[in-house]
Amino acid sequence: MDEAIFDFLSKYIDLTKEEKAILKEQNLFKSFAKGTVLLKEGELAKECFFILKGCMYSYYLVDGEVKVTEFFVEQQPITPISYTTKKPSEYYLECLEDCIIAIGSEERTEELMRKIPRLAILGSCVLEDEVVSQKTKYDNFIKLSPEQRYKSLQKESPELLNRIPQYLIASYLGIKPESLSRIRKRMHDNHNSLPI
Amino acid sequence: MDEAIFDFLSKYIDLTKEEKAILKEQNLFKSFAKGTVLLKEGELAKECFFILKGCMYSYYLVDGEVKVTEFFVEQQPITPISYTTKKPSEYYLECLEDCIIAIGSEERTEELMRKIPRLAILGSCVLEDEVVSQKTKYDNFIKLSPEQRYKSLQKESPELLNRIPQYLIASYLGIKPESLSRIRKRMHDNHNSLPI
DNA sequence: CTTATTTCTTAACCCAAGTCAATGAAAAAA
DNA sequence: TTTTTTCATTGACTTGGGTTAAGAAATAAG
Repeated sequence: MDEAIFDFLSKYIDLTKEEKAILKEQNLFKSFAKGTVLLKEGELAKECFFILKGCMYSYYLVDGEVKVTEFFVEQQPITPISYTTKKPSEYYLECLEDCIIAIGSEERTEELMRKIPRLAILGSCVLEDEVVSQKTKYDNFIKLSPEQRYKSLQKESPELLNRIPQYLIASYLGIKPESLSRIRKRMHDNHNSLPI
Repeated sequence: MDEAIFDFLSKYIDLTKEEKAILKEQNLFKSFAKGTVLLKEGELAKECFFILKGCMYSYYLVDGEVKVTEFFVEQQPITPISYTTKKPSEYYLECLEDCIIAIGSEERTEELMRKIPRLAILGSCVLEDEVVSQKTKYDNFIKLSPEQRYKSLQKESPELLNRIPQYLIASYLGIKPESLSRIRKRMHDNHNSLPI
């Protein structure tokens, strides 16, 4: 099961058995129950994460209202902005399901870099991917209407729709749960009434 | 004037006079007239840019409609996604004013790295900043209504409002020019009618 | 200065999302 | 199982942005 992390790393670098062994003894795997908040607004993030099993989401609390910005599932690394900037986090990070997560810290990363210097290149590769996916996400949001965003999500990540409550999906799409219900209804209705 | 590029670099690294000299003879500065398109949809970006003077913007053409995603002004580096992914660009990059721009390419970067190896660290620093600012931008878009986004822009980058036509600002905010006019009117009206 | 062209504003009307409230369905807890 | 809580849907109504079209204001061109 914890092979998941090697599957992920193999996208960027080929590791020897010895190196994998080092990683295994180094990395800390932890379990968290659904609902656990791993990062709160105002807190300084001293850890970054990699999801082995389960699902998480990030959200802002704006006037008491949840604004979801991202869902994370298996094989995804999560580097909170706060971890990078060393400033207090403005958003929350919470488990949507029971999770098994690999936790990284500055000290542990430093130690790893000493033991496996080749890992250094990995950083900028992951960063680069992050920039591309983040910008793509923004651009799609700009380009599409809420209904188009829902259809796009349905097409690109249907598994998320079966895994995540609709009111959080709605928030992620930038609308209210009631509006998402109506969009779904519209889609059904129109689909059934194409010909006579 | 071309000191601007050193001002920018000094945020990340201290360069010696010799190194600056190398950069100066290496870097290609070019002038472009307002309206020049530096990158088109479908094209492969073989260059990245740094604005010394002037202003540019990136936009998608969706069903013939311009969807602005970003404005760039002096001291800003521009790395098109296409340059990173080596896939055809999905958006345009165009000069909003007459511009003077430093142009980078893979070959030139490689050559520079050979001459000034220290520059390597710069890459991941710029990338990191890019991730943070991109994610912040997305999150703000999610959190705010069009009216709030306009107020935020007014507060954070008032200079843009005096420099960029309102119909492009509107597009950037995710609304139509008519709506931005109404928002501005609403703001005036309400502002004047607070007390009796 | 005058004429074109581009940009901005206004108005009337439409429609999709927001709001509020009620109900139904499903999941979790007792 | 029953109860409770959470989540999803629906309806009536409001609101804010989209659309269309016209005219005003600002810039550029002649």
